[in-house]
Amino acid sequence: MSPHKQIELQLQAAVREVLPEADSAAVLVRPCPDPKFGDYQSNALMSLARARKLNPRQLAEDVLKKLDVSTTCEKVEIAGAGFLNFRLKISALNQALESVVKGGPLFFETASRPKTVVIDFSSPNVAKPMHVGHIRSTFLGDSLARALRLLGHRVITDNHIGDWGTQFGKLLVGWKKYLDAGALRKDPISEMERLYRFVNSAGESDPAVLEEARLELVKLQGGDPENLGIWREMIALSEKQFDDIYSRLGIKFDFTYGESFYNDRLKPLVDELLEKDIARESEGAIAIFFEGDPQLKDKPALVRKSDGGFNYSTTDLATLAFRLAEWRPDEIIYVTDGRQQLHFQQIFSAFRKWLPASKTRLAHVWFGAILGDDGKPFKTRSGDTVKLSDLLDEAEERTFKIVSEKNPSLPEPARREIARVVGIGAIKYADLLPNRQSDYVFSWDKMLALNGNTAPYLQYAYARIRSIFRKLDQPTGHPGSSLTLATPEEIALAKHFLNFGLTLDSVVEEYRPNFLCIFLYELAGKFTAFYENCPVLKADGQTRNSRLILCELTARVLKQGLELLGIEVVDQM
RNA sequence: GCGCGCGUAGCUCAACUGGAUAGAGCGUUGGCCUCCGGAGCCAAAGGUUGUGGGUUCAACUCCCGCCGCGCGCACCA
Repeated sequence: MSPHKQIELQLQAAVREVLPEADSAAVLVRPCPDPKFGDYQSNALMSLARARKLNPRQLAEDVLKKLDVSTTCEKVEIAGAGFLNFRLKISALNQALESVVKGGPLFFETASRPKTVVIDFSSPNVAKPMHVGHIRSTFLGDSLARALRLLGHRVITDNHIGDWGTQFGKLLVGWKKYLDAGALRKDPISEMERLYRFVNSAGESDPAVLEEARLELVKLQGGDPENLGIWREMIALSEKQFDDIYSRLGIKFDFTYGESFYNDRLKPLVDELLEKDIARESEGAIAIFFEGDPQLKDKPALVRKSDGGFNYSTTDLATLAFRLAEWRPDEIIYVTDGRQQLHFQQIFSAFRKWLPASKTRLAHVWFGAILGDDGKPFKTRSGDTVKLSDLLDEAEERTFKIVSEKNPSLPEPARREIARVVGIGAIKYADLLPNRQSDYVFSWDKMLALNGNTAPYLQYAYARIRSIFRKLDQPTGHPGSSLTLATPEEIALAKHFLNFGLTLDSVVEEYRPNFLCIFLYELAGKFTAFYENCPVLKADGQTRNSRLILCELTARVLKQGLELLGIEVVDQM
């Protein structure tokens, strides 16, 4: 159990001792949101007092008289309307930290009941460039996967790429009639994108082109060898792009079962839904209706179009069935943008109708739109979006210039490596920092900022710690485990460590890595305050030893936390 | 029209899910010692949380009505 949790439970038990018949909410002791009031607080006595028709401050005083928490806390204080504020004793804090130094878990606890969780994220389309619109799903999903894994869960990541669908009709027409082989060799994605756009706009003025595309699509779906061959080549070229990008981002998937993987499962699925009376014919299409649900009353989900083709809902239901059978997950998490909320409501409702006995929890983790400078959403179709590879290049280039200014003596390969880690880190952090449900205004400067609340600030704090350890004259190895916390900066830093586990729990529960960003930024801030006010190497004996331990713990938590955001650290920058 | 979501400092965003004096970054202004890395630190200015009611010890947070914005509403994914 994490030290924080342990203390929390101790204090709760102590309050419970005094109020044996109160309900569990009334004895709750929680970490205090603002350290200036204390480290833990009880704020439920006010409502308890009301229920018992007592004066809340009087009740608090009565509780206080009998309350004994002297082993862990200083004198408990009553404040405001009837808050109890607990302040941790330094000895208790020392003890909590020492247990970590001696090899205990890093202020968090792993799940007592590990879950199997499937995470569906990123999901780029074949034959299109990955652009900034993909980063939220990609970073969010990856970060959640990392956090869940650290907490002991079994995580399966599945990249549900768009490798099937009507766009291939147009792509096939383009490929057969207008392909520029040289351009394809040079930059396959751009050439395929060009082909798609060209045929798309030709189709706007000439219906014959659309008809042609439709026929090519029918041939592909019918298994025409030539079209299948072209289709496979397009996928292979796209996969190369995906691999490049994901490798730069340090992101790996356990599986990449694209939409096409489910092709031969679609017809049997619809047959089954019809047979079980879950879906029925409507206006020539096959649809699932949700009469009982006021929200989905007039919003049927189509699982077969009137022309006999299948669509998004069909594939998603087939995918769901496959995942249930293949991995028996406790939970499936879909990370997509907020515009798909209705779609996932339909899928989830259909799932409950179809497999009412299933215990699997489905979660749609959605995020806001990415907007341009004009405040309008990015257009994925008509272009003018920033390519992800260009964004990464720009980040590394800008960072390289700064590294070269600050640290000209380092050899170029080292500067390149630092620029890579810091540049990519800045992008990931900028993306993960805002609340995921807020819309997102894209700006180069914000994305690539290296000052303020950014990844480089955290990486810089880490690098400064490493620098201290490089300068340590005698490499005594482990600085020991004994702490003497004295200054306010030391104590504030030490107390903040305890919040790490709590933060990880909320990240996973709320699917919000930005909680971790906030925690890490505060950690780096508290470390910097400590660094400014408490000399480490110039201190003597036990003080120096104790401060070295704080440095080491800060470095470990920073590194671990950043790793959960998919961000690396460097020893020098 | 119906549904979902949003509205917080000049700008970009937080606020631990109902707690105490609403906090950061950017930008602006003014400081930082021969001292472990200045990608840093300290300080100042900046707010009727869109608006009007309600609920209660307590509301950015929950409920209702307006105003404004975004997204979604049957054969795209």
